[in-house]
Amino acid sequence: MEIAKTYEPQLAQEKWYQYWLDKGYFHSTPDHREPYTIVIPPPNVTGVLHMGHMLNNTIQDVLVRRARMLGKNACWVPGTDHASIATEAKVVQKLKAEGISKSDLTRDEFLAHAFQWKDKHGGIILEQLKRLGASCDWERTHFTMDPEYSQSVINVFIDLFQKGKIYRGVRMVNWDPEALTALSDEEVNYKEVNSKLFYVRYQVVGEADQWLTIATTRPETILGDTAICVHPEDERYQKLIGKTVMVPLINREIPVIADAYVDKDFGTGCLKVTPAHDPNDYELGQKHNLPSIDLFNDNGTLNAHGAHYQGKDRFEVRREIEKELHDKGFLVKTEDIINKVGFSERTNAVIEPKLSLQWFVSMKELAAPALENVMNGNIQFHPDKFKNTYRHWMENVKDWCISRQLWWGHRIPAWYYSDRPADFVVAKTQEEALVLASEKAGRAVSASELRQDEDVLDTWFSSWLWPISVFNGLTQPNNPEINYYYPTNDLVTAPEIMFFWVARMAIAGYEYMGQQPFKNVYYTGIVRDKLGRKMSKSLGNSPDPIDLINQYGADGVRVGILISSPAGNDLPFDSSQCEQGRNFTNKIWNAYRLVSSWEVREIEQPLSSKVAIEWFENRFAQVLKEINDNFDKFRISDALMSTYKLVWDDFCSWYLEMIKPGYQQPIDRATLEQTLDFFERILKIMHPFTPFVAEELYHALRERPAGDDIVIAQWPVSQEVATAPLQQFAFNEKVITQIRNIRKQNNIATKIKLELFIKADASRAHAADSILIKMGNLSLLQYVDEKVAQANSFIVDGIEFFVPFGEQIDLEAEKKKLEEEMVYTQGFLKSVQAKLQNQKFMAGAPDAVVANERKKEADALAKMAILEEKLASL
RNA sequence: GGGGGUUUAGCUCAGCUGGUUCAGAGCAUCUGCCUUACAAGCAGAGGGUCGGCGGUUCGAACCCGUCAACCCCCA
Repeated sequence: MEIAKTYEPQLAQEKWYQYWLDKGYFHSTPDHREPYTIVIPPPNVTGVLHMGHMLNNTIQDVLVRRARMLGKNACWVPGTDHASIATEAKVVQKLKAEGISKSDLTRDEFLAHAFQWKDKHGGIILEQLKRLGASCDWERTHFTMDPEYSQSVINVFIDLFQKGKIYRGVRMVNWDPEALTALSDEEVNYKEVNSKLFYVRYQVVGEADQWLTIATTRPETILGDTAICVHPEDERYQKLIGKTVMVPLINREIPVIADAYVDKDFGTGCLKVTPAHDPNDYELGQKHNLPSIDLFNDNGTLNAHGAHYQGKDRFEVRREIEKELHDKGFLVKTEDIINKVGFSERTNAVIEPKLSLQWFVSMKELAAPALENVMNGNIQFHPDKFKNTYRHWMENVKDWCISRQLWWGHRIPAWYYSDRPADFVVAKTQEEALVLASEKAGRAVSASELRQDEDVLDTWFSSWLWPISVFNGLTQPNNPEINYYYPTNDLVTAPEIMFFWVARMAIAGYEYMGQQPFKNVYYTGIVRDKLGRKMSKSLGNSPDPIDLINQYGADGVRVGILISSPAGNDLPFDSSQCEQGRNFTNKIWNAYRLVSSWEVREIEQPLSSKVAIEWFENRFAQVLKEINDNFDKFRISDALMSTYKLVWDDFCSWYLEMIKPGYQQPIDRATLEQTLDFFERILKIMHPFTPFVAEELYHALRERPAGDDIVIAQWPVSQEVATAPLQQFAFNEKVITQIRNIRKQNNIATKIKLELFIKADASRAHAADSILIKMGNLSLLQYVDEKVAQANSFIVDGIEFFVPFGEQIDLEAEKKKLEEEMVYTQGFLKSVQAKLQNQKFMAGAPDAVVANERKKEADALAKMAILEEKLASL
C-alpha cells in the first residue's frame, strides 16, 4: 500500500477523537486508582477560542494525558462561566441591534433573551477545544448557572452572611457608568493618560482679595467640594487653617483643614476635598467629619447638585466648567500632566469612584489560611516567584464588593420588607424569607411587602467555588465524588487572575472543604504577537486557532504553542512555530514510512545493529529520565524539547540510520522487532504533546487487540542507564562528524567509500567500530602504529585518525589548521599551568578540581606532542 | 509612590549549591547536497567582553554593592 509522503492530520484527528469519545476514555468515575484531577478555568459561556485558551488548554491536556498514561484515574472537568458583565453587555448589544432597549424589558423577559443567547452561542468554545484534542470528561460539563451550581452559590452567600462575613454598607466603590454597575477593584485597569492639571483659586472668606489656589485634574467635581486640605507643617498655609473659603461658581462656604496626607510638593500643596468622588478624599472626609455631596447620576451625568450643569455628562461638564472658571477669573492656569485613570475592564468606561450601598465580603480572616498554605508550600506555584505577588496582595487584602447592578447572574438572596435599608433578611426562598422577616419585624409580614434585592453577585463569587461545586461538594457534602476528586491536582491559569480567582478558590477551599482546592498552580504567560503586543480582538493581531489547526494540524499547533513557553513567561507567538510543530509530526510520520517499508528476512543481525540497539536502549532511558524530571518540575517546554530531540536527533538521525538496511535490502527480524518496540515507546512519549499522530502510528505500526490504544497505554518505565555505551557512542559521533567534515571540505560525495586508519593499539578495537564503518561509509578501518602520509587527519580524545585521499589533499590548509590548533592548545595549557602554579589555588581548591586540572594539563601536553609530530611530517 | 521580576548568540530561552582557556539548546543564518523515509529533508559551519561599573574569591554568567534599561502587579 502506498503511504502518503507527508502526514495529513485532518482525517486522523476526526477519526481518533471520535474513537476516544466512543470508547469513553475521557470519562472518569471514582475507583481504586489514584485520582488525578484538573478543573478547567471555565471560559466565558459566549466566548470564542483565542490563543490564550490554546496555550492554557494545551498544557492541561498534556498534563492530563500523561497522568492517564501513568495509570492514574485522570479527570479533566470542563465547563463554562456565565460571566455576568461580559455576557449581559453582549445581550444588551444584541437587543439594541434589534431595536429593543433593556429598560423596556422586565427582568424575566431580559433573562429569557439572555438564556436564548446562551443556548445559541454557549459552548461553541467547548466544541473548539475538541478540535484541539482536549481530553475533557465531557459528561461532566458544568455551567456556573446550572441549577445545582446556583444553589451552592446561594448557600455560600447565606452561610457567610450568617457567619457575619458578608455585610451591606455604603462604601466607595468603582462605578462603571456605562454598565451601570459597581466593580471590584480587580476589574479596574489603570492606564496613563494625558490630562490637564487645573489651577483654580478659591476666595478666603472675610479677607478682601485673599485667595487660595488648588490644583485638580477633575474641575467638574468642584461643585462637590466640602473642604480644602493642606499639610499641617506647610508654612505657606499655616494662617489659613481653620478659616473658610468659597467654592467658585456656587459660592458655598467650606473649611480649610490640615492633614499630613497632603503632598506639599504636588500642585500648590492645597488639596480640594470631594468625599463623594475620590477614595482618598472619602477617607479624609470620614476622618474630619466632612459632609459628602454626590454630584453624579449613575450614568455619569450631573444631578441636581451640579447646579446649572445638571443633566450634562461629566466630560462635557469638564470642558464647559473650564471655560466658565476662566471667564469668571477663577482659573489661574492649566498644565499638561500624565496621570493614571481607572477604566472598566469590561466596558472600558472611565471608572467613577462612587459612594453606594453594596454587599461586601469581609476578607481578612477568610484569607489567612489561603495565604499561609501558599507560603508554606502546601499549594505550590509554578514558577514560585508568583508567591511574592500573592503574599503582597493577601496581606493587604481589601473587602470584596460582590454586588453587581445587573440581571444576568445569581440574584442576591436578600429580601426587604420596608424602605429602611436595615429591614432585610437573607434566605434561600421567598417562603423562608417571609418567616424570617416576620420574626425580625415582630409582625406578620405579607408576601406582597417582600422585595428581593435587585442585584446579582459578582461572577467570581460563583467561580471561586468551581473546584468544589463541579463535584456538588456543597449541595451534597461528602458525596463519593467530592471525596475522591478533591483536592484537585493541578490548576493551569494566567497570573492576571491570581487574585480574581486563584486566591479566592484557595479561600473557599479552606472555608468549605477545610482543604486546599489544588496542589499545584501553573501560571501561563500572555500570548503576544511578533511585535510583543498582547494578542487581542481589538488589535486584530490574534490568529484564529481553528484556522491554525486547519493549516498545521492540531498536533502541530500544540507543539508550536508549547515549544517556547516556560511557565510564567510570555509567549511571543508566531505561526512559524506551528510550522515547526507540523514538521515534527511529519518527521515521525516519515520514520514510520521507512520502518514500514522494510521487508523482514531470516538473516543474521549485523553487528552495527546490535551496537545501535544497545546504545538507543540506554539513550532512551537517559532521556526518559530527563523528560520525567522536567514534567515533575512543570517544565513543560523543556519536556517537549527533550522529546523533540530524542525523536528527531537520536531516533531518526542516528538510530534509524545506523540500523537502516541498504536500498531494497531486507532487515533481520531481531532488529526490526526491537525497532518497532522503540518506535512504540517513542510514540508513547510523544502522545501527550501530539496525541493524534501518536495514536495513528501506534495503530499503523502493529495489529492491535481491541482496547490497546495509546491514549490509555502505559507510560514507559524508567530503566537504569549504562554509561559505557553512551560514552562509546559519543566518541564515535565525534569521529563520524570529523569524517563528514573531511568529505565536505574536500567535496567528497557521501556514496564514495573512504578508508580510515586509527593510530592506536589494535587492542582498542571495539564492536562499535562497525558503527564507524556504516555511518562513515568506510571501505576499510584499520589500526596502525605509524602515522599515515598523504592523508587528512584529525584527533579525537587524544587518538589520531587518518583518512587518505591521495593527491587532493591541500597541504597548506592542513598545516594552517594544525597551527591554529597548536596555538589554541598552548593557550589552554598556559591557563591550566597558571592555575597549578598558583599556591592559593592549590591550597584553596578541592582535590577533585585540582586533579581535573592536572588531567587537563596532561591531555594538553599529549595533544601538543601529536600536533608537533604531524606538523613536522608535513 | 509601594512591591515583585527581567537583562546570556539575530529571536525565544537553559545554565542546579561559584570550578573544563569567557558558556548551551531550539529556531533563524551561511555553505554543500533532490544520498529512494522525510527539501515540511540531510550533512557541515559561523555567531556571545553572559546590561555597565566596582567588590568578595585561588577562581564569578552564577555571590555582594551600585548604576541603567525594560516588564508586571498594587495604590
